[in-house]
Amino acid sequence: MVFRLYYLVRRESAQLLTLTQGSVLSELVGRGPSRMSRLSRLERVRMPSMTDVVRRLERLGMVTRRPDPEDGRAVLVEATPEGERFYAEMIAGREAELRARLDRLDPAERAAIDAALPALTKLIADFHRDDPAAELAVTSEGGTDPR
Amino acid sequence: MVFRLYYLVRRESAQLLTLTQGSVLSELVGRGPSRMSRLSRLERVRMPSMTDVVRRLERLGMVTRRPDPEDGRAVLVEATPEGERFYAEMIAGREAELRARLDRLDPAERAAIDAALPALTKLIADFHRDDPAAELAVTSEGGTDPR
DNA sequence: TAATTTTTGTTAGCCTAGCTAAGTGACTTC
DNA sequence: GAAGTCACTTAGCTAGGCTAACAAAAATTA
Repeated sequence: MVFRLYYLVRRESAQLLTLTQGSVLSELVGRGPSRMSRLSRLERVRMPSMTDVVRRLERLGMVTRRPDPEDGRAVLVEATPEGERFYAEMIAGREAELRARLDRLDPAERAAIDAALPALTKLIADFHRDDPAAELAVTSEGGTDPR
Repeated sequence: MVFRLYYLVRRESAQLLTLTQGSVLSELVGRGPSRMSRLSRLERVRMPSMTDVVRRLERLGMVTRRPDPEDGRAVLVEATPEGERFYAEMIAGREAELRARLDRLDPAERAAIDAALPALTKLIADFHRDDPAAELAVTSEGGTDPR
């Protein structure tokens, strides 16, 4: 079921950025500049894969890359103003979409979903607990944050 | 949130088949032989993409392809016995994994998730309603079917 | 201090999942 | 029976993953 919902929400919104790109941009917008290694850990992807993702985001003008002044090996990736603007719009679109769907449910059904959110969040946290790269944000999502 | 849960369940199980392959195999095991066109509609993918997916499943021995006796243009794809066996194991693995996680929640939390399932199912159906290829199985999932 | 090892990235080369455009052959329809 | 439509496949593109191999900087250790 989760698989289906994932598929569907994804298909409706976010047609311009892929899921991975969106996720990386989200991190950069929400938490500021980050190294490649951190991004790849967060996304659970190897560094070469992240190199490509960042290269594409850079080409789209969403992100810039500069050397880390504190460590000559490292690279700092940062969202551009365009990246921030775009991200805000993307989230707003997704949110609107999902909210419209939710509005078509009965109040009781919405209440049931809302009531299940803490448990679902905990379930997610449980998955993360097993994870070596445990830094991850289980983004606080009360209400019905569509992320 | 849905995105996260998707990511995580997927990462844990189903390492041998990709998501799309699993989904196609699921359809073939559950409903019997199918034409390419139907599979591509179900997966919401263009036919050329499905051609590739089936080719790979075929190479893995999960599936066979034969001409449709009723229509010389069409192709019937069918799960092999190996495909069926493999699928059963995959589902069992996923189910076990998710069930183990669920067991770590409080009874009240499990109850909340269970109570939300009908509403979530309806939400999914609502997404599908907009869809031109509406044939889709909103697989009946009482209890906690991990699909 | 110098030599060695570890860390951070990148490049190269491979696979899978999508797509569009352009074919081919088999049914339908007029 | 000619024209059109339908079910696929092939070719060629983009994106997201991977491993292996390498370069350069930083950290260790001799």
